[in-house]
Amino acid sequence: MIEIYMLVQLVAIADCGTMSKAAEHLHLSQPALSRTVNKLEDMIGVKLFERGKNKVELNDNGRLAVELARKIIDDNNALTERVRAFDLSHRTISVISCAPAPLWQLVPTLSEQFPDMKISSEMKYHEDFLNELTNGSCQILVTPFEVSEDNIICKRFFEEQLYLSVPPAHPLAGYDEVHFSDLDGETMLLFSDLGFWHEVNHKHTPNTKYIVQSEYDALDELIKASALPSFSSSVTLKMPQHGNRVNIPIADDAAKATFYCCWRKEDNKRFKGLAKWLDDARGDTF
Amino acid sequence: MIEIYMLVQLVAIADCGTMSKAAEHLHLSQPALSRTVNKLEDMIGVKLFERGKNKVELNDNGRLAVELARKIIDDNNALTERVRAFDLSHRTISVISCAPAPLWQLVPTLSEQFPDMKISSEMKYHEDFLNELTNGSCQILVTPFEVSEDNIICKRFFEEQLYLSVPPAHPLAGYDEVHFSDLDGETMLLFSDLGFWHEVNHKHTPNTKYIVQSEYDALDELIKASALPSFSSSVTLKMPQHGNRVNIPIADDAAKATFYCCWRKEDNKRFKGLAKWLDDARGDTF
DNA sequence: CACAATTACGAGGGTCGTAAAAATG
DNA sequence: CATTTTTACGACCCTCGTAATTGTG
Repeated sequence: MIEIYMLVQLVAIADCGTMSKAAEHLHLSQPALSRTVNKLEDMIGVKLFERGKNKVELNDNGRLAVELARKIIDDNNALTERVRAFDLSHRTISVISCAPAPLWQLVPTLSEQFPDMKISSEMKYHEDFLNELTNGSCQILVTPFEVSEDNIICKRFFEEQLYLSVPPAHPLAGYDEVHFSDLDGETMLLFSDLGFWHEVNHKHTPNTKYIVQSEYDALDELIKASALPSFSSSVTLKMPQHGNRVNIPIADDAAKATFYCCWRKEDNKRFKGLAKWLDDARGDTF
Repeated sequence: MIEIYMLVQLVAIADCGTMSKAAEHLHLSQPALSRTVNKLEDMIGVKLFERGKNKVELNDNGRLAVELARKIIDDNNALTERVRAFDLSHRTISVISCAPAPLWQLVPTLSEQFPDMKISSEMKYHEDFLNELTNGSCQILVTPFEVSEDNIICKRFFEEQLYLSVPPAHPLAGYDEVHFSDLDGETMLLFSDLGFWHEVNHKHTPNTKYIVQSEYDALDELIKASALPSFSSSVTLKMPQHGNRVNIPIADDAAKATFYCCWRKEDNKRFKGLAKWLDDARGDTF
């Protein structure tokens, strides 16, 4: 029987050019390689190398064998990876959300409903967003728009309203509401991973300078310490507040988003509990 | 490192259903199998079986692993076969001829010109005949027609004339020539592997009964012993004759064939000697 | 009690490394 | 003489088989 370790040694010789180099590369002695090669030739019944007294070189047979061996080795390594990935995918629920706020509620709920599953969440938003769900990159997708496709279940999650957050001394602090146009050109503090909101801001306040901070705690400190305006939302306002800030709703339509929770129809049975939670909790959660 | 023998054992369990059956099938003990499976699971880091105290059964991970393993094992076996075949094809010149007579001269000549090559010859004739050459089934093809294609070299070989061979007492024995129409409906002795001539006969004497014999020596005996007519040709007439027979040329055009020797243009250099032999020997050989 | 899988232990095969030999540029 | 491959020999790892154990139908 030809074993994998033989093919690995064969390929190493092909890659390194000489047996000595290959032996070093494999942390093996030359004799070991030499024997393996001879054994391979015996088993296949065909010479794989042209032998000079002082050198060996692959012949046509050998080159073919190396080519085939590479594929077998790759497939063999892929077996481990694929089985692991398959297993993981059956023990993991992947969530992709267009914005951070939905994850704050959704991830804990999923952890509770699926105690022996790992919940993996990711935040991103792009043109081909829906594809993340259909191509299997995630089991649950949170979108800022309603989805009506045959194979996808889509349930309304909640609405988030964007606020401007400023110190009391700020010129805009007295207003009852503001517009994106009031903010364009300002310098603002911004959390880097806003996903969907990131695009909204760029579209409506193209001239605003953002001081982006990816560490949430550091951003918190910055907001407390500086007089620069920042964003908050109907969701963050219900969480423990930091500092002394005035929060003013942004009146534009674009500052209000409705999030939807989507999954594939084939997972409907699995997420029956989640569907119920979405129906029930819609009103009182936020 | 996952080795082939492990995958073989895994697949055997999947095929046989239980470890005991698999062990028997592999001429191995159950403990050996049990250990290999545990080792595989350790290395992959994933459970492959659902374990009852008294039984093991593949789970989803296991089924995937088995599927991948099968392919690896197949590829691994194929490596040996493919390298052997590749090597053989480089040490063999395959000739396919539409009729037997060309091989009688061609094969010895090739053996002489390529002393360390194995000459393999086959006789067949069908619609897609030329394809045998272009698809690599052979390096040399003998056709009953001239070939003029860009990638194929075609050289005239020789002409063969078909004769009717009858005992002196036969009604046709006195004729200077006969036609296929004279033979239609007769019962004749025939060598089974006539290739191209077989089709010619069937076309022009559809009502003739043939007593087909595939052993050449046996046919020889039959011809000597019986009074039935048989075929001979300009080629066989130059070989030692058997029995006391009258040979009468068949006058139809179809009873005369010109053979051509063809090979791929890329082999032209290789067969330079053969080309010269065909040019030189054309006149005197037959 | 028959059957299936696992655990324990000793035997044997095979691969490995070290050392030495042979051959080349 | 350095470099490279091959051969020889002994050590060790690892797989295997036998036998005993556990658990089930």
